Amino acid sequence: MDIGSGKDLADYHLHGTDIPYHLIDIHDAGYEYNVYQFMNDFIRAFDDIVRRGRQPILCGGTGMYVESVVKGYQLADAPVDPDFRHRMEAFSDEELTARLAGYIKLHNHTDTETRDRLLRALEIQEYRLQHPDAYPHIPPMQHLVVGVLYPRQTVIERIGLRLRERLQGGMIEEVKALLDSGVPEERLLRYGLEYRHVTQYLRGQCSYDDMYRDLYTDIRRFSKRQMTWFRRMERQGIPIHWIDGTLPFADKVEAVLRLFRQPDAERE
RNA sequence: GGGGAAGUCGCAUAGUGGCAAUUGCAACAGACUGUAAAUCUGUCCUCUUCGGAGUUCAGUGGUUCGAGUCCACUCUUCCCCA
Repeated sequence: MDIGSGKDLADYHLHGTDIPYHLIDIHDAGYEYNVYQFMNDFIRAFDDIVRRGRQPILCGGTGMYVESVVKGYQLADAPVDPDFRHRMEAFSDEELTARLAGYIKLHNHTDTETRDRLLRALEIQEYRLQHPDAYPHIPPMQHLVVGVLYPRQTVIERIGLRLRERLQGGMIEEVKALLDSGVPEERLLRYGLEYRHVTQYLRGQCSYDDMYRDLYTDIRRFSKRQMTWFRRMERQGIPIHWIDGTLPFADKVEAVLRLFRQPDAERE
């Protein structure tokens, strides 16, 4: 999953210097990952980097993955509990939803839409009750959150450019190879964006032009949702220092370094 | 040149006399601590003290208590025959 996931490995080699990176290629294609696992992987890498006296930089990822670290989500290491699931079989979705509502405030439908998700959400809550101390150790850290901001129109143009590059760069072939190697179709469909749309195209469910148009639209909407998330982070008290993306590369680097050198109090 | 069909809020679509006007997409705003590259919600002619108010359905005129809907002409687009 090199192209569709945007590994951008070439970016880790700059002016003759290799920039070390972590958490790329840590699982096989098709593996089902989640925020809890990410936090653990992040903490391991963070501790390792800090122990060696270096500066960790968390780059990219969705708003929620960044936030999980910055806010220090308290996620319990709740294992799948076959016994519990067996006992829950007797209850209807409505009863289970009511039960879940007794534990947490139901935010939207994502926890209650499918029985699988409902059971998992309950499983986690039951586990928390029994193991109130089962949270991962989150190391103390200070963070400086920096975002690169482009005008909306520029973002849209860049998305189109990147999409065309990926398609010409072998993305169709990449998805085909994944399917051929046995990664389940449902898995790819659930990854969303590139993997979802290209899989649908390869399965003959839409024309190439339809695939391109719908994928382009979905990426635009995704980028919009990311901005919604970042605005929410700021509203919740996490300042994001926005850098003008249209500046020359060196100026952007300088802007970040300037922020980094400033004491917290002097930053806006 | 002759015949036929059609022009509705960004695009596409409903609507045959009581409508600010259907639905989808896009757009915009928002929710979201365990699949999140996912999932879901709201707004979407203008103004609003959220009670309403004012302008709309290519254009002009007409019929009618009332017109997106009927009539006439004009403009534009598409199809068929030459």
